[in-house]
Amino acid sequence: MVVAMPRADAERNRRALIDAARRVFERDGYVAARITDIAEAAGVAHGSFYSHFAGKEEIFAAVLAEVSEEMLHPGPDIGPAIETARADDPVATIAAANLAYLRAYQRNARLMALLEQVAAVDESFRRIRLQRTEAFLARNARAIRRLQEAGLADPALDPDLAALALSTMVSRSAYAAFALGATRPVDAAELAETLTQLWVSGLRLPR
Amino acid sequence: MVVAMPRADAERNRRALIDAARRVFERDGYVAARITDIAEAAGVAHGSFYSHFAGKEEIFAAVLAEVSEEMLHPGPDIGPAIETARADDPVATIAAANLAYLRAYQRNARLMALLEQVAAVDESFRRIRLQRTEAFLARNARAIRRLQEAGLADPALDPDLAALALSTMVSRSAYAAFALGATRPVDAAELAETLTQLWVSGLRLPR
Amino acid sequence: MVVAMPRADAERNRRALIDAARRVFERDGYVAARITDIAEAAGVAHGSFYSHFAGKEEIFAAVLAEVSEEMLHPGPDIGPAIETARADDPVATIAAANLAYLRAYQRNARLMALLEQVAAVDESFRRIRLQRTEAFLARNARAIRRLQEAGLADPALDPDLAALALSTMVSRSAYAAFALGATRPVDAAELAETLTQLWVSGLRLPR
Amino acid sequence: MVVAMPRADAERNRRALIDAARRVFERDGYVAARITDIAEAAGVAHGSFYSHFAGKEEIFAAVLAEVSEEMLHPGPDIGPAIETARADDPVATIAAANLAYLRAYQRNARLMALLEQVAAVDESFRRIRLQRTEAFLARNARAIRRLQEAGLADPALDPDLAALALSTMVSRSAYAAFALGATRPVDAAELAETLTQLWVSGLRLPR
DNA sequence: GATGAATGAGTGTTCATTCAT
DNA sequence: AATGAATGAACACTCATTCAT
Repeated sequence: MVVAMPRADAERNRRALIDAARRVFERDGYVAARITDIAEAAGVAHGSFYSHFAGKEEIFAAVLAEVSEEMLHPGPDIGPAIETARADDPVATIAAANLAYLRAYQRNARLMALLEQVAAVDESFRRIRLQRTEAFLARNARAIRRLQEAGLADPALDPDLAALALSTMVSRSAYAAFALGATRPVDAAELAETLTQLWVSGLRLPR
Repeated sequence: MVVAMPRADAERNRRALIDAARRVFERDGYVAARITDIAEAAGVAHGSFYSHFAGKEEIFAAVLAEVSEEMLHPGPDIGPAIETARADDPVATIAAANLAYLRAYQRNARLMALLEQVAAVDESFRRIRLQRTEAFLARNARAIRRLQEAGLADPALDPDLAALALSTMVSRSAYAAFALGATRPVDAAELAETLTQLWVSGLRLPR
Repeated sequence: MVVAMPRADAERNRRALIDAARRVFERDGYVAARITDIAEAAGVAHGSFYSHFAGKEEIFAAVLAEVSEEMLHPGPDIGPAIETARADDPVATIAAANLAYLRAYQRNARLMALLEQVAAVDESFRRIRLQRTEAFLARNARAIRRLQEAGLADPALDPDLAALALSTMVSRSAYAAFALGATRPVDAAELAETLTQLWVSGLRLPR
Repeated sequence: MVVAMPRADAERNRRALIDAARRVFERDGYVAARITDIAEAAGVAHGSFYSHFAGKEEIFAAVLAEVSEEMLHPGPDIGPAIETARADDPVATIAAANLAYLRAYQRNARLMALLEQVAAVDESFRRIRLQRTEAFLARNARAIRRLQEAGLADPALDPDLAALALSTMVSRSAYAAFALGATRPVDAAELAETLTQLWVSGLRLPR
């Protein structure tokens, strides 16, 4: 009755499930998404889901694994550029990082909203994300400290807290502007410009 | 077997349910909380819940209604003070607003995490919150515009976007510091100090 | 807080409940009707219902007790007239009984539909009704037997079965015509005329 | 603990549910029947019911779909025979139709009582049944009209109303005799004989 | 008797997960 | 591995009935 399917389709089904999961998660949210929906959206029998994933958390993890690293940052990454070549123009570095972050955020707005939801709801994902966040913030903090040591940034600032504040400022502004359905659409370039000014003035960098 | 309770105590049961709901919500999260648990925690029969509330959303709304106005702000409120008497010292105003906000946030950290979760999960609550946020941001934006007109704040900044960025910076930093279980505990006063510096430098206010 | 109510209102509330019950039963049907609805429709507290009736069956019985005897007949009653004076004109007797029955049925169509529903659903009411029906049919059967003995009705007919058949013919036609929402409205006089013809021809009465 | 059943047996379970549903409906009545009971009677897990049917109405419809067409008629069907070959002996046709109807009714008495109950309780089923009834009555009315045109039946009768009256007479007599628990058992052949006499005399057909 | 909140048993329905084929 | 029916735990919600005031 049912035609046997060659083993080669295993990988194909796995892919279909991951793709479907991302679509369903973004459409319905993590909480409301049902395994059933994902399997159906993937054109796969319900039971086949479990040949590939143990449950919702696991397929969500698989979706995440496909997402570009940048999307998991809790803000723009100024670390590498500050530490290397372009350290001579930190303002440009910050401006570039902010703009890149906002553009990527806007492109993946639904995904970013999804990440927020899962973090709000799922303890273990929240913990993992928190660790990533702290590692990332440490990097930005190091960059700020470097700027202070170079006499470029306000030495009165606590670099850890400043990194936290400025990074969350960018990511949360992006969330408000792009993931929530703000009343008035926000222009990414303009927002990036404002955020950069606030970084630069906030750190008291020379222009 | 729960002893029947006289009619006059209706209000008492309502109270008990609201209190229990807040406890259960904060403990288990909005999504995982079950009506059954709330009723049980309130020492009330399962079915009695429905004498008072139509469902989880409704009792959550009742919990919110008991929360101080400040807790629903998406950031510190610098509007009133700037517009009135203390306009002569905006820095002090901002510092006071930030510190007050952070302290209140810290006190209600579990609740604030809960609000995040519900906003992430419940469409209608998210919409309501968005409206409040926008109204609030408009106020802070007006305050910034006033400072610009008084020649005190950087005229190059877009007041709406700056208000968005600086407000979310504070609230999200508070979230990261107090609602998420950060690895190292953050001192509210120190964080307030840093945030205030960033506001002041960011707006280029004279010290 | 609540003003004590004089005892005289007991009877008033009882009345209000019975009236409300009939309305609610006719509107929602016996099965779907809820005690709550009846009490509310009567403008009486839910709990007060039980000061007067033990439950739905009992208030339904009270509604029935207010209904005219005729409404509980399973067909037109030709017994009395045949047995007495007008025996000289059985056709006129039958015609009158049929028309009276149909008119009453039409006037109380909703109630009659209700009785059908309760009989279909409630065992004990069905039993009671069955007893009434059999007693009634015995009367009509006696009338038919009398007509046979007087040489007026077809002696080949079994009077019991004929009484059953002709009585149910009338009541069920009335049900189909008035209680169900027939596509085309039926005129009571015309239907009565046809039914009478079928009685008369069926019994082979002389015209 | 019920042993899992292989997929190929889906149809078997569906069958088991339908059979069980008919038994439970006939035993408890439509209103009192619970999904749980049906599943249990079918030897199937509670939740499996919903793999096959959306609810009580749907499985009732499935039960109906298995019932012979004749059971859904609101009376004996004299249409086809009158219109064709045996038109030369309408009395025999009517006698045969009545007897067949009564015998079938007696055999399915519990089911017929069930149909009455559902019609009394469920609006949508009632509507469907009403349409069937009207179509059926139109057929019998046409047969009567044909007999009138052939000079065989009383031309004074309204064929539509006569069809209504005579059809409901038969079906309602069957209901009273077989579905209700009449005090004295009724013999189907005798009842059929009486009903046929009433049809024949009522229509004034020549014997 | 009236009130109306409290009670809690009862039941339908959903959905993640299992498993025979 | 794929299939998809079967399973059964989990929960929300309703409403008849009770009872302290």
